[in-house]
Amino acid sequence: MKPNVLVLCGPTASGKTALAVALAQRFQGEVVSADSMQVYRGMDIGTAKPTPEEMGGVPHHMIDVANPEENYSVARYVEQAVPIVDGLLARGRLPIIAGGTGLYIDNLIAGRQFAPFPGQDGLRRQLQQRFQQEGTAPLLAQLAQVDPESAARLHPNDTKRIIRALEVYLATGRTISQHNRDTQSLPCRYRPLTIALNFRERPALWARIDRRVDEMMARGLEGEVRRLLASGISPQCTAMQAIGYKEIAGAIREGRDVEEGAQEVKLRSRQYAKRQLSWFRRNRDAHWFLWEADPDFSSALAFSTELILDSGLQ
RNA sequence: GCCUCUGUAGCUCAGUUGGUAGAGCAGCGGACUGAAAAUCCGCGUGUCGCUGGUUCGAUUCCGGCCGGAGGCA
Repeated sequence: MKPNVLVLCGPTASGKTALAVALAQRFQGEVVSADSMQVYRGMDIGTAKPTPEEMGGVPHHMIDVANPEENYSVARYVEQAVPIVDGLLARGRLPIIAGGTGLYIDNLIAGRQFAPFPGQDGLRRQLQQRFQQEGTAPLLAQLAQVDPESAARLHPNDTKRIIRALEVYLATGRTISQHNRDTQSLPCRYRPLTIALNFRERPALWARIDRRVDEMMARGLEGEVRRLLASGISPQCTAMQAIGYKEIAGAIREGRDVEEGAQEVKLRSRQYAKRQLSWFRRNRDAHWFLWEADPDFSSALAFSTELILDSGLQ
């Protein structure tokens, strides 16, 4: 079966944006961003959102689709992005799913349903309170009663996932393991051709990251963070966990030099890039393009073009 | 020039009463299904400055040299 969507992934600062635009122009495509932080409005500099000039006239979707105080999620992403990708296919446009959030990419490709989320009933808050007071042990013990499979799989320190597993059971009466098994057995919604970007040598990626953080500071990241803080956003919000925002906000709050915050941003970005790579490397079908220290854009474009033509994706 | 302190992992440092060494951070690898830029797990990566001496054995003790910091001149 020929692929019907292009996926462009890779760690932060690996050059996804520019390549996505060039390929969209060449193959009548549109970009569907797969980035958990670019969804938030008003967070432009720190999330390295493409500027109108960088977009080069190519439509970009799934950017600026939520306010920072909303808590976005994978489920909502899939719900919103599926109709967009379907629409592009119906209009004969090439969907280019480009971004660094592996969880979002995989679930969009699968078109996967998520277990119901206990909305406003405060279940998660209750569980979190129990964790605060008693630690994870009782939660894990309770999980072992109702969902021994998950309890065995999860590490005792993995509080977030323990709470989530318990939450799914208490809210639906079904275990998250069973739910996952059911949805994972369904066929994927799309057939991807996946191109993954990275630098051949890790230090070259670090240099790219450092340079980009310097540029963000020069373009006014501090002002962007101050505007967010002035809007009264809670530090608890998902948006405020974004790298670049939490460190600068921390420096401001503690009265430290923002330049110190910028150094932290570089460090956290490096660590994030490593986690992204560990996610993307798991995909055995990805075609990797490795930049040299001095990136040659035209050879990346040629590499991608050939893959697209060979695969019959258009 | 003399005196004192100092040199151990990428960085900051501990330690070995002589039996080739370990913490934090950094780094590397992995997991991940409604927080994912989140969360979690695993892994020391080393001519103990160099060179002689003493010793069965020296990173440890002694001498010399080299580098660093401070003091006296």
